Amino acid sequence: MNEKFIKAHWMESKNQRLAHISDIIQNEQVTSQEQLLKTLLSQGFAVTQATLSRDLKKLKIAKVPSTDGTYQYVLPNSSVSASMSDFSGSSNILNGLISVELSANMGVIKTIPAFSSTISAAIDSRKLKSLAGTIAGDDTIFFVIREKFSHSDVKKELIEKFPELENKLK
Amino acid sequence: MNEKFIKAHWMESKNQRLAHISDIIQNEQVTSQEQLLKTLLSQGFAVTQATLSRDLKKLKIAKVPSTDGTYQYVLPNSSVSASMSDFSGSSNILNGLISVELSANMGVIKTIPAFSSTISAAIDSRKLKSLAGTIAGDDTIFFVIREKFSHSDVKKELIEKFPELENKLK
DNA sequence: ATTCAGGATGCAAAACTACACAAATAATTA
DNA sequence: TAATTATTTGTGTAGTTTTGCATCCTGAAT
Repeated sequence: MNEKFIKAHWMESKNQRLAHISDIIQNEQVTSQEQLLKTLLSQGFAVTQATLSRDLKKLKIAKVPSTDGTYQYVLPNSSVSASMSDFSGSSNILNGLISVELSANMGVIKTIPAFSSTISAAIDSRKLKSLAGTIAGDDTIFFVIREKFSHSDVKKELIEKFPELENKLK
Repeated sequence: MNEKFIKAHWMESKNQRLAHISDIIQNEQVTSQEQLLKTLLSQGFAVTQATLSRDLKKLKIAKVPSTDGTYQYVLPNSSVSASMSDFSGSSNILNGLISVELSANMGVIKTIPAFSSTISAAIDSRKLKSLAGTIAGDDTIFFVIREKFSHSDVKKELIEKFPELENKLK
């Protein structure tokens, strides 16, 4: 076999490995290089942990403390947030609505940035009996629940007026 | 008799330490816990590496490979806080925050005029478990506390995520 | 062909970090 | 106040990651 093949084999092996590492980091909870090592070995990549350390360094993969009390490796630029892309083309404004949550006499609606006032206006226009009023920020709406109305009253009325947010109500 | 003094001493020591760690991480190139340890010791903080490991975990400070071939510790949401750091010469966004006060299921934050949305966004980005959402005016932020969370839960989480506002919390 | 340079990698040691445990302290409750 | 429970921390060490060095492979230059 000629040199090019052999070289190609190596290079490809390395690049495939780097690609797989990115994939794995993105799709699984990787908490240590040893764990990553096992996964890679089981996929047919013959490497050692030392190489992984170098690979992770090349890929700028960081080790961060996660909320569940463990450490995880994460890809750089992982601060990707849901944006308007996944809703463009839709005719329904409420698709910009992410979630609704009630707390005591208040409600909090999370929306895609810049959509809150539109959504807020839409809610106002329906004049819900259970709501005293709404106020919109950039990506958040607050509303005040009228005296004597319960959380389930509010949920019922919201779903009645806006069936499409059924599964966004906490 | 000295209990209060001792308590104050310890608590303050810890929160000051956390705040200093954030500052140091933000302003210097920290490449290891040992290095951070030396810096802190030289500033009069008596701690050990083990404590730093725990502090960094609490603060969600990550170890990332940097472009210059070294490893560095960086604050969470570094892209966000970095882009905001050139804001009015202040090294810390939260310097625009004047006070935080809780009432029932709501909280009110007073800020320097025009700083509220920036600060509000900073709080949102940290995704505090105890908060349902925030909304910003010009110099005031309201936030809604999630059901089942107490005032002390909120205070604890706020200080955990933003050690520097320790003394601004009523 | 030989030599030299550079990249990739394993090995093992060094460096570094996290954690179990125990002790001290603080907060809470009885 | 005493007892109980929770928090914080240092010590020692286990666990993890990084790195120096040797080696192998390849490509380029001599």
